[in-house]
Amino acid sequence: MTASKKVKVRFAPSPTGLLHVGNARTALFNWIFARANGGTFVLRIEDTDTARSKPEFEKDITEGLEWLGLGWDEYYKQSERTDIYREYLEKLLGEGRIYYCFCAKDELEIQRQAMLTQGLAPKYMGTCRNLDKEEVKKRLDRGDEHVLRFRIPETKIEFKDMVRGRISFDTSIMGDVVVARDLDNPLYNFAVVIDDALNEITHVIRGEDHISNTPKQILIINALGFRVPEFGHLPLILNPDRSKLSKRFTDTALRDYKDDGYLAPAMVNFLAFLGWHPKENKDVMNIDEIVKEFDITRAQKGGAVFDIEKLNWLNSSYIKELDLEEFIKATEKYISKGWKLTPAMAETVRGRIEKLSEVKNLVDFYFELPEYDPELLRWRGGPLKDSALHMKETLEFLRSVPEEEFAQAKLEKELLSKLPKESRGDTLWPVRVALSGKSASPGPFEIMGAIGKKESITRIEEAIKKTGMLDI
RNA sequence: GGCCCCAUCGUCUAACGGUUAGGACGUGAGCUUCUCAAGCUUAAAAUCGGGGUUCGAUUCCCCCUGGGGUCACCA
Repeated sequence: MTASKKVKVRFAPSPTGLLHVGNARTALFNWIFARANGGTFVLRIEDTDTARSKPEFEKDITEGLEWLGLGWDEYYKQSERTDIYREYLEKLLGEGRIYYCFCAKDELEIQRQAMLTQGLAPKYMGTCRNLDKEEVKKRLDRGDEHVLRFRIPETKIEFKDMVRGRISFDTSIMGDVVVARDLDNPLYNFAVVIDDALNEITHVIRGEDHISNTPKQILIINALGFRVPEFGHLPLILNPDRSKLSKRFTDTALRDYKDDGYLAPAMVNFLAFLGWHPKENKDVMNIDEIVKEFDITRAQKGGAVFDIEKLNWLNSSYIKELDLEEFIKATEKYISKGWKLTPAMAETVRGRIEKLSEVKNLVDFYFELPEYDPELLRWRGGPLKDSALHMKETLEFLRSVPEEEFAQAKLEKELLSKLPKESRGDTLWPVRVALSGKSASPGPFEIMGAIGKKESITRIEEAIKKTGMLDI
């Protein structure tokens, strides 16, 4: 390896929609690459499309990156750099490498369709390629609609991709690319080149869908005498049917995952493993470990299906790692206003959810005992009377336990010792139902420990009343 | 359709040209068990097909097939 410039990468989203998980992964790989190589991470907002760019989307992007913990070292927007692009546009215009094109949009569309049906690669015919200066001036003065096109020379372009190796193109099949609407309105392929060069970006890491833009950009880079950066094209994230990830199958906005109660470290872990894998058989890694082992050369070439099941598993394992206070804080916004989880309550549900949003339906009974059918108290088809009896015995025991000793471990140890091992269910089932009002819930001892003596007794008394066998 | 890219269990993936092709998610079974989870054990599950090169190919080459991307006055 020769001594080279300090690594500098960028994430360049356009604020025309909510931050997409695919883009979030691109940002993540860039960030990791920068950290792994002691480099700089730049966030560049590509808002040259003024009609579609919206401030709220820009906000969504920065919030999403912050949530994931992907801080940036530099930040700028293309809309603030119009003068710079104009300067280079004029330079190339002066050199004749860019020219004015007055072709009508709908006319070009007709040509395009015609070529497509003929089985040809659609390509601009070059109608305006050689208009003489007088003609151009005349039409400009007249205010004719126009765009600026970059003259594509016929040549072979080859570049070395960090993840795919050599990729080559024959530029003769490409038509002259539109680089700007006018001097003050550059388009993507042009603005990218200027910014990457001026900002001294050393490595361009982006999605596979940009491979075909790369030769055009290299041509412009060459025309301007800039240095060609290294490229690394990441595989796409796919739907279960292996098409490009879309809303038809799953949420595509990072925000949706955040809102649904996925943890940022889980999301980072999951996204990093979509198209990349460390040498060892590791599945759960935090971002620092990933940075330590990251090698873009190991990135996968084929697309990766977004497997929500795996994300869920990963998320549940990260939730289990949360300490009780963190868990309570994290779940606050998912439960009703007046509800306040205690550490004991939190402990009973922390290991049972995959997403924080699921917590509400698991803890509700702590705050509002659900209406339930007395039949639910019946244990495996046995007499309801038995349930009532066992609950009554339990009640007597519970009353004997001093309030300050009323804790899960003690209750479990003492009550269990009173029950014959084979028939614990006779007691534990109805008691648990009485405490939770549900057919499925945390265990009775966990619940009693969480709600305390008084409430436990009240709920069991209530259940006995429901059976209508108060006097047993 | 042209061009470009890609191809290991259902999914994410591992395997200096020599492994019983490994792990994880999911699925099945079992254990545990008062329910639901969790946990533990375990099983089934893959090198797309065809040619080469080689003593030997998941690995290198070619072809086929399949999939994807892209061909905007979006990025």
